[in-house]
Amino acid sequence: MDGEGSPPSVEQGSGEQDDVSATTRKRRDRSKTIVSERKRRVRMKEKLYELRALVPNITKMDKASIIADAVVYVKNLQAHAMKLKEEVAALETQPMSPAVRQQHQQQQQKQNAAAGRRQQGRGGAPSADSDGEEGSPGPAGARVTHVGATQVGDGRFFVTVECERRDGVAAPLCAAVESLACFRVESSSLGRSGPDRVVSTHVLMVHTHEKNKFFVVRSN
Amino acid sequence: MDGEGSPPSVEQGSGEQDDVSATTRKRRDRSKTIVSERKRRVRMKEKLYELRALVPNITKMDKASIIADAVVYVKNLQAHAMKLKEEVAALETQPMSPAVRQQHQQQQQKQNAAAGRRQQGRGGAPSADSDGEEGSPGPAGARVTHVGATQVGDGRFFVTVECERRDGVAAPLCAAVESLACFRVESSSLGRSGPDRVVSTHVLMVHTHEKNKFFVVRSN
DNA sequence: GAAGACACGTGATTC
DNA sequence: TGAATCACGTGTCTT
Repeated sequence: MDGEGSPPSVEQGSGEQDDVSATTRKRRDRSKTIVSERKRRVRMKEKLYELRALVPNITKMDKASIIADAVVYVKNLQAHAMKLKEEVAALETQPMSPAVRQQHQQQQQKQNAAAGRRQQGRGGAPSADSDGEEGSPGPAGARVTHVGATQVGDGRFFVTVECERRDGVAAPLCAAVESLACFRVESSSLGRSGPDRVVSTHVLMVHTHEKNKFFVVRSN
Repeated sequence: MDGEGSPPSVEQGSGEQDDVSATTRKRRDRSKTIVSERKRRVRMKEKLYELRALVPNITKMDKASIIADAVVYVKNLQAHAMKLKEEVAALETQPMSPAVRQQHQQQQQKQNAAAGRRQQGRGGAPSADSDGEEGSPGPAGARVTHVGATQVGDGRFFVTVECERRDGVAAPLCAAVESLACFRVESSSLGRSGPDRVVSTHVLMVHTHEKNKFFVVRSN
C-alpha cells in the first residue's frame, strides 16, 4: 500500500559471516530477475515490430495502435479470404462456358446501395451476390460492376463494391455504404482491381437492436 | 538522482510559502501520471485481447506469444489470400476447355493435399466487442483532429486525416480528399484510431502534368 | 509546462 | 525452490 521506496543502499561494515552471503545472494537474485525481465520486454517489443511489419496502413507508431491496426487488418483479411474462398468454390462448381461468363460479367452492372436484407439465394443458388435491379447512373456516373456481401461473423458483414475508376468515386461509394442506416461501418478500404476498376471493401456491423432482422443465407 | 522526497512533512527552509503548494502540486501531478499510465496499460491489454480473439489457434495466453501467434497467423492468412486471389484470376480468365479445366482441378487437388493443416477461424471466441458504441446522432460536421502528409515516392503522397467518429463521416472525408483536383486517389482506407476517433489514410498521386508544381516540405 | 509514450526496477503470483 | 510473467509506480524523453 504504502509505496515507499526500499532504499537499495548497502549497509555493510558491521556483520561479517552470513550477512555477506545474504546480501550477495539477494543482489545476485535481483540482477538475474532484472536481466530476465529486460529480455522479456525486448522479446515483446520485437514481436510487436514484427507484427507491425506485416500490417500495411500503419497509422501511428504507437504501441497500442500497432495492435489496433493489426486487429482491423486481420479482420479485413479474414473476411477477404473467406470471400475469395467462396468465389473460388462458386467458380469451380460452375462450368461457365465462355458465352455464359461473358453474359455474367455484363449482367453484373448493379448499383444497389440499398441491398438491405435482400440476399436470398433462391433455388439453392449458393451465390452470396445479391441480385440487383437495373443499374441506374451512379452519383458520380461511374457504373458499378460488382457487388458482394458475405457474413463474416455475428452481425458482421464483408461488403465489396467494384465500379469504374473515375475521379471522385470514393466519396459516393462511401456515402452509399454509410447510407445503410442499420449498419455501422467498422472499416473500409479502397484500392484498384484493374486498370479501369476500383474496388472498395467494407466491414459492416449490424446495430445491435437490429440484429435479429438479419439472418444468414448459407451457401452450403 | 535518487528520487526521494516522499515525506511530505518538512522541506528545508528555502521555500517560503511554496512548501504546501509545491507538495500539493507534486502529489497531484503524480496521481495524474499514475492513472494515465494505468489507462495506457489497460488500453494495450484490451487491444491485445482483441487481437487474441481473432487468432484461431492460440497456443499460450502469454502476452508475447499472443503477438507471435498473431504474426504467424497473419503470414499464413496473407499467403492464403494471395493464393486464392491467383486462383480466382486463373479461373476467371481461362477459356476453360475441358482439358484445361481438368488439369486445373488436378492442380487444385494437389494444393489442397499439400496444405495439410488448415486454420479456419473456429476458436469460438466470445464477443470481444469491448466498445459500447453509442448512437451519436450527429450528421456530418465532425471535427478533424489531425492531418498529416508525407511524400512516399515520385509524385506520391501519404495523407492521413483523423476526425471524430460519427455516423457518416467517411463520405465527406473521402469527398474532401478527392476534391484536391490535382491529385488522384490511388488507395484509401478508413479505420478507428480510438474509441471516438476515426482515421482515414490515403495514397494520392499527383497528376503527371502537375507534378512539377509540388515539392517536399521536409519536417525533420 | 502539461500530456503522452516508453523502459526501467520491483513486489506479487504462478507453475 | 527458482524461473517466468504480470502490474505497478517512476524517471526520462518527446511532443
